Amino acid sequence: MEILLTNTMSRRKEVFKPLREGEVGLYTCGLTVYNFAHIGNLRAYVFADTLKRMFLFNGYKVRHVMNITDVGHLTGDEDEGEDKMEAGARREGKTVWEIVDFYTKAFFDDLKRLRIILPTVTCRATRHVDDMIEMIRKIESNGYTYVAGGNVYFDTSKLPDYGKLARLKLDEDKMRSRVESDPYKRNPFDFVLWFTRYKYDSHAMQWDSPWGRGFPGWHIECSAMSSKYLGERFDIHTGGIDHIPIHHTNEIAQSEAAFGHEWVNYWLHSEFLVIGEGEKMSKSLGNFITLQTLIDKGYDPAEYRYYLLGAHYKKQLAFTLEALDGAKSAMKKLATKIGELKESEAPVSEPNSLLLNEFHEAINDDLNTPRALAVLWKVVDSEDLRPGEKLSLIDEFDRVLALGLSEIETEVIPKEVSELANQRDQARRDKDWKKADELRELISEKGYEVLDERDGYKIRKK
RNA sequence: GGCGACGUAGCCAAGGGGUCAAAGGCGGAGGUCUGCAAAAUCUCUACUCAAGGGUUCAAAUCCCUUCGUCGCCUCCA
Repeated sequence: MEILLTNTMSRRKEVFKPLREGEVGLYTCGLTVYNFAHIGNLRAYVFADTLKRMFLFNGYKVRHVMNITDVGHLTGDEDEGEDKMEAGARREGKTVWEIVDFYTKAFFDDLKRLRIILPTVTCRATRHVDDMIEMIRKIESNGYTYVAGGNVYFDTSKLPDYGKLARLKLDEDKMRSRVESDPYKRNPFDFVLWFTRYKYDSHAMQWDSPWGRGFPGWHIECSAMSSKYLGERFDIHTGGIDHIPIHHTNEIAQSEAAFGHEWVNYWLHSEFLVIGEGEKMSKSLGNFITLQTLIDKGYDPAEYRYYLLGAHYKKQLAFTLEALDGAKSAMKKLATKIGELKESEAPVSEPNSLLLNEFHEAINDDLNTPRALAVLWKVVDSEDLRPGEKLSLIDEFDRVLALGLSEIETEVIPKEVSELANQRDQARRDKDWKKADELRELISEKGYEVLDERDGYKIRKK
């Protein structure tokens, strides 16, 4: 079955064609680890994970590389601007390296809690400085750089199609009026490949290079590491939509200048999660919610994942607790129904091909997860399918959705609870309603609820 | 100032020239069931897709205008 993906380069859905039959090389722009990931960040990784799972579902072998940015990004505030790592370190009284380790671990914990399959290769920028230097040398020897005021700059004027991803219009300088221009730049779009001149004396992260002691520019890590692990040309590069005009534009410029040919075949970008009055959730704005915040409020990470899958990745999603509550209710209902299915029958070996196909088409159509969820509900509520048939379909769907549907088990009720329930059942037979209600209350205190049925009852964890 | 996206039921959200009297979820209403409660189940919940024009045999879907919301142009998912 065809796979359609919206390529930012063409702004269209394109039929996916891999460089190598049956294989996908996938690069995901990872996190800058100077603070916790917020749920907006996490959306990008759930998206990348869904993408990867879709390929696995289609039988592809996926080589997935993700970077961890642990160096070199400056805060935006000009007056107090400092390296984000350094700022984090000062804030918490730790070294930059401790900050990096701590938040990298926290990030991976979040990924795991969301059932995100970890990348084949995770690479840290600071461990690949040599690769970056090597790449800058290549760019330099190809004639795309100049040195000014101590820094090595990329000369965007040498690249005729600079800005093609973002469709930047380069003729008007005033377009960049908001940006404090660096007097050493020849062109406002030029960017630094290697810094030896920096504003902050105490910069802890420094390396020797052919251009002097310093640290790499903001974009080179992704170019250097992706080519190291995926080759100088690969299939897919993902990231947040904010990366299009600067980060990815510059990655493309560097890479194509270094390699002398096109670099990435498909660019996929996920839209933002916005908060409140449609305000962007951002670490620098300080209005962020972490996964842990949600867990503390009583939500399960799977519920957040369900919530995300309910919207297409290319659409802005306005986060509200009300909407998340909707996802929570839906997940609870799914868990109940699936638990009941498992009580009655085991999955059958061959899932219904018609419905499987419907699901398959939805996810292959540019990851239409909302439609995929609709198919899931269609299956769950179907009157024509046997429980085992439903379960086998659900197991298949969950390979992509990763909501933990396959792991739902029939509940084991503690003996004391089931004994109380038995007593209550007897009281009901005796029409001793008072005693029955008291017992229900007692069971409820132990965290279970009794649901009376036609001939019997059911106990369920609350 | 420049670039881009979006505006579909109470809420979240698919669809993106005819198969749409517009998926799905949440919520709500009513029925069945029932000692009570809950659960389950059934039915209902947009004659309409921000507004106004236009193109077309045909528009929620294309074009234009207006209004509104948001994002990017600075590190950012």
